Amino acid sequence: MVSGFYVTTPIYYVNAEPHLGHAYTTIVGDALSRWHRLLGDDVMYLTGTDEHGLKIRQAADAAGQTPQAFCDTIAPKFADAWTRLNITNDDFIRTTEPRHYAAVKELLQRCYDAGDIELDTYSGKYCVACEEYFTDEELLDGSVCPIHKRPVDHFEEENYFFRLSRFQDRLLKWYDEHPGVIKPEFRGNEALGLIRGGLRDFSVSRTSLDWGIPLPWDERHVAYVWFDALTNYLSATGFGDPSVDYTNRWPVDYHLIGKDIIRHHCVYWPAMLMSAGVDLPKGWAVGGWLLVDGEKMAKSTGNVVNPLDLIDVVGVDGFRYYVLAETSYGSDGDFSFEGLVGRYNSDLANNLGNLAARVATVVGKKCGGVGPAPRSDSPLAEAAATAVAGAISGWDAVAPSRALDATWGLIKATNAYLEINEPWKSEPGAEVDTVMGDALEALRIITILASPAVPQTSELIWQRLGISGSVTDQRIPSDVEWGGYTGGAPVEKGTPLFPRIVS
RNA sequence: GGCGGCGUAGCUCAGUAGGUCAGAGCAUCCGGCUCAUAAUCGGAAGGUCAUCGGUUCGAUCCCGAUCGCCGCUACCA
Repeated sequence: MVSGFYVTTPIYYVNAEPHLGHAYTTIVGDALSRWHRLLGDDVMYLTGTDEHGLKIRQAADAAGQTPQAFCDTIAPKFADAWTRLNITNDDFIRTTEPRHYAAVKELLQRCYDAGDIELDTYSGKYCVACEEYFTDEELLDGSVCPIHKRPVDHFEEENYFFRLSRFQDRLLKWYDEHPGVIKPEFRGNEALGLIRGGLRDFSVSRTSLDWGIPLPWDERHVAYVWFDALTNYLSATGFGDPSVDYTNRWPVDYHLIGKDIIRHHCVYWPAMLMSAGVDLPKGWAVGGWLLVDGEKMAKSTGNVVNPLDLIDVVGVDGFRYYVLAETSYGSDGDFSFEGLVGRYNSDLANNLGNLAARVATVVGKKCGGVGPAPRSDSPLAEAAATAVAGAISGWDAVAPSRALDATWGLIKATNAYLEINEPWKSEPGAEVDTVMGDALEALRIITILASPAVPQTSELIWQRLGISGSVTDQRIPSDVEWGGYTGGAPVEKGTPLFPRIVS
């Protein structure tokens, strides 16, 4: 039986264009999805855009457009960026789509019917110029808008509130019964800390806003951010559509999120689902931030990195490999141009690319250009098994850097194996054939294991090895067992896969 | 203020119910090789595992204190 695997990224707010942070999470999700396809899972990888709210309304007004027209110009920039980064999302959800409206209304109605959404008064300090509420901490001297430097007004607004406060015990009990659902573990502890610290009801609607989804029972209000944004994960499963069984996909296997949105995804969201009688997610994988030269990327510091600029330097696979291998998912990573080029040269050009080149050359010179079969008892077989095991456990833990490190271990072992045997010194014959057959088999396994990170290059190596089919048709573990390569096909050298970058 | 985390080779980081646990990669140096994208292979060097105490036969790993750094502290995706 084929098992399903459903993974999501946060939906990205369309008030800015795609940047490195978006790309980071999206690449991790893509690599994870590709890995699970290799495992034979029926994968659904979802990403999308968040298009409602005041800031979009304001940005649209400033651009002299309707909000919908404004979103229609930005959302494709995300979709296009993911295409260029070779992201294989199976769906792209936009919160302005009818299916999303249906899902949000369904979820809201369920929580309302359960008695967990009630009308109440939201009061707060409000800056008329910003059209925004502020907390005391955000204000200067407790009463002055930090942006406009003018006193704020005390405003009250009727809002519907979600009674999050009722869910503290239920959430704690659920997390207690489901250890390890949040990875890495220390992020799970942070979520528990947030819950233990006490939960306050939060408002789920606004009357002061019109760019949003109307509440099904009271159209004067539109849904405020949480019920709108978080629900996207259900929308894409068909939740809210009576003709579809959304449980074919739900519950989700992993929500990939940033550490800054733990509260919303690991506290609000499960409580909302509990209230609505919807199963809770099977897992969350929390990532850190990708800092830029040690600092948080921000417009104000002028260090916003556009990922699409980088692929001109190191290629799509070079960029993908870098963000996956260089950072330990869960902790903050540090992006630097030097690091990018360093990783590219050492791991891709010198190791993977060079190995493929030297193997192809020796096969050409000593084996007549046709790949010989490996031996079953090769010393490399054990290294291969170690790499496979390491890759499996790494991806299973949503730790791409560990999975890739294990994979690169086999590259290193193969290079060492060639040095020991020095096939280039021998005359053509059985001895050389054996060595090169082993190297080709190792390269075949490496190519499969590396393919979630460097899909384009993997496919190219696959073709040059002369193996039929495609890398994406391979299955783990059956196709990464030693001996799968039978030889007999021409091996093509081709141009360097990753030309060294000399600065 | 409260809660939590971090501080291990030049750099990025692993690590341990406390006893070959002092590790990896990159960078550096020496040597080999020359099939390969001046790539690769072997070796060396490099750390009192932040500081000071305590527990213990024994602590990088446990406890306390100190110094330094960083998150979160509730309606912003």
